[in-house]
Amino acid sequence: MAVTLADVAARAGVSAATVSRVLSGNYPVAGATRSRVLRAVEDLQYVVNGPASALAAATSDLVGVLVNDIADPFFGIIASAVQSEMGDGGTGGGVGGQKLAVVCNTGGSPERELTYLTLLQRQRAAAVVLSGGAVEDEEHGEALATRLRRLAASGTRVVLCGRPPLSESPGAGTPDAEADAETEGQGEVNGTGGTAGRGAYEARPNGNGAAEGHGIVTLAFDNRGGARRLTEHLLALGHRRIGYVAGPAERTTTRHRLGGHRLALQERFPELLDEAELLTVHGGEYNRASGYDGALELLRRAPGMTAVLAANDTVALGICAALRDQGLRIPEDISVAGFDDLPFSADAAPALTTVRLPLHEAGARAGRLALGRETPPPGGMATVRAELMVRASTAPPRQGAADR
Amino acid sequence: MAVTLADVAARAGVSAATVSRVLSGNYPVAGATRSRVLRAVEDLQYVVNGPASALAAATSDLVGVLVNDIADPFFGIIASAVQSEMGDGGTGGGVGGQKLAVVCNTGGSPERELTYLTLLQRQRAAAVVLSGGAVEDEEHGEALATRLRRLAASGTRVVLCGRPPLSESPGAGTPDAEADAETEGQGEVNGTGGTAGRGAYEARPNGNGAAEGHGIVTLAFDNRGGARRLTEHLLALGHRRIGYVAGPAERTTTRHRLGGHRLALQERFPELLDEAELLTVHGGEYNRASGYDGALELLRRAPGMTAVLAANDTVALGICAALRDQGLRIPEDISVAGFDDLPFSADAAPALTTVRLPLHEAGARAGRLALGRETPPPGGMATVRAELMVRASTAPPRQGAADR
DNA sequence: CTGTTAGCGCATTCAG
DNA sequence: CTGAATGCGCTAACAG
Repeated sequence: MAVTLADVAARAGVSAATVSRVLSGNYPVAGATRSRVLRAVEDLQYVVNGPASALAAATSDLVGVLVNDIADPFFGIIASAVQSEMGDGGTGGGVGGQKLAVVCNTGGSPERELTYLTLLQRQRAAAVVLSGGAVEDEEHGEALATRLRRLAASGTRVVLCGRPPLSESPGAGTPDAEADAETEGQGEVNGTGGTAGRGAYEARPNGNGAAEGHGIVTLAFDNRGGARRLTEHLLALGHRRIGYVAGPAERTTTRHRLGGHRLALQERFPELLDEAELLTVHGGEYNRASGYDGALELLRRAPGMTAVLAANDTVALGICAALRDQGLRIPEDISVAGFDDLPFSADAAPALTTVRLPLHEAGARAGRLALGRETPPPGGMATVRAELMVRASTAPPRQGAADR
Repeated sequence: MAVTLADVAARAGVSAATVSRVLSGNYPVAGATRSRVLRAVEDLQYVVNGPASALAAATSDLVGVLVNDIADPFFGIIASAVQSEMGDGGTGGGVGGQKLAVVCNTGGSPERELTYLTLLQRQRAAAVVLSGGAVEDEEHGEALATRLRRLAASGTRVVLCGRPPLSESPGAGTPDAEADAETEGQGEVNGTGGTAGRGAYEARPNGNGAAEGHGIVTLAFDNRGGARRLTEHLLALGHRRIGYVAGPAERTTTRHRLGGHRLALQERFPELLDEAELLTVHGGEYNRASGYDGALELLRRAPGMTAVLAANDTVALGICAALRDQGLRIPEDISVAGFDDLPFSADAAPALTTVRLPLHEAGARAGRLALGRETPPPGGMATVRAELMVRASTAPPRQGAADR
């Protein structure tokens, strides 16, 4: 049906091999021949057969990007950044060397995550980027780690972007012990997306050097540190009863952010820790509804609360809506803060205090790492810094409010 | 290197053909043999070689989804919906029949759009979904139409979601003439995402029946109608000087929305049309910055303006920010309205009046159409209805404000 | 129900 | 520099 290499060869009066060489470009071909072939290609509207090419060459130009929710700007930005690194950089007309970034929406489901990895392995993908927090299920963690290692072993580059290294999940020891270890993370990445090798990395001893040695690279987000700084900011303003609408349970991101919050409390006002449990609700998703419902629940539980932290900015917006509906003013009556610094946060009314994660930069770096265009950080892992963004949604509590 | 079908066959003591049959499942195989093969597959951790399979079967399980900006929730929601239709529906463990939806970010660039189509054609994609407004460039329109028709002719299903049918661009006649023709669109889709065949479609004579006959299906959004109703709402409130921050120039979406706005003016208050030009600024992108800058520019041009319409909700947020920064209250001093009804719009402060596009439903339908799981609407095209959502950001103008 | 036989379209040896 | 030959791993007829 479709036109093949042989057709082009016939029309150009050369052999199929020559056409192949002209098209791949990595082999000397006489100028005259080349242009004759090119014309034939043009005339026949020939398009390479990807599968055949991949089969013969045993390589593919697919790069898979797994995201938990493609409708969430958090992932959209990362995916977009990864993809922006795939092109051959120029307007060079040609499609050569072009990788095809394919983004796969797992919906946060472990099964779909595995399914997509299988699909990508089937396609012999050149690389796979897993983005966003991982599900903390012992069994799934094991299965995932196994599959990723197998992928890596078979030559597919694997990059973890915005999730902790593989070694954290299946390892022995209590989760909290591991968590504490990560707290120290001072590793930092400058967000400039500069050339390979630039930027200040801080290597950290990798929990499972052997495993990561397969070439699995991790770009972790400093969720814990960011959350800690955010809570410190609230404490410094004078808040003592701080509500927390957490993200989905059993997710590394949720645990780390909540952990950072608790850590700040513990360090500054250990006596607040007891009440922290009461002041924490677990929203189901990273959406406005869980923020809205969570805020209402918190209001019921602790009317004296003077500030609310959200799992992320989207949740924070839901919280704001609920508080407003209850007749509370932000930040006069109650402070609210988010996480991630998604684009809309700066424009919210009031502008949202939050923690900025350099999503684009991280995604771009993940893309370069996936293509092998940047040397991996020492130890195969770097932590991306989270920056506190103080805006208008947080202020000192009203006089006496903290005393109920 | 990797384990192949033959390896599995050897281990199971059967022929390669049998293994293939077991794996594809669409052929009778004895129960005992089947389980023996399955065990061998398990033991060897065999994963089908996608390219080889695609080559031999001359089909692929890739479905391409082209979006203008993956970081924009508008496209994220559509892509997510398309992808949600790809699975085999169940937790059936298997990966059989699973299609891989790959979303490709064109960034709104015609060249990248073409490049991705080539890449997808290379991969012999099973289907391609193009989402969002098209660039209105004669030459590109031609090239795009040609390539899409070729794709369709070669068996790849092509679905246009949220953009007008191919026939509109390359056709003869003035753009305005075509535009007017579309104004009448009463075609409507109920947004329930129901079973194939359900829902109320209204066929419209297709401008280019022959071309679309290749099987290119179009799901157009009623941008014009939505914009018209929105402007009518503002006029009914008493607004007469209505600013408009339009989207990127040379895009069908921009033209249609602006067209609907003008149409409403023309029908109700033709005398306002003269000033409309002055009250329109063209933002560069669908982002907060163009809204912010656009609003400032409008304020300079027409201080007496009592309402501002935005290219979409994101732009509207930028507009709100600018107006607030200028000390204007919304909606007391000035009304603002968006378009699309993205998730954050209902939670904005004040809640945004906008036009709701059933993005998820449309995307899901596009996905079903792409898989051939739903019969195309008559004429190969349906128009998705846009619904006016009146919320808190619009109100009657202040007394005397309209008189400058 | 199962094995055998041919290619699918291309990239790569290996000779010229 | 170019052509001929081989096989990538799998599916699809065909026979048994």
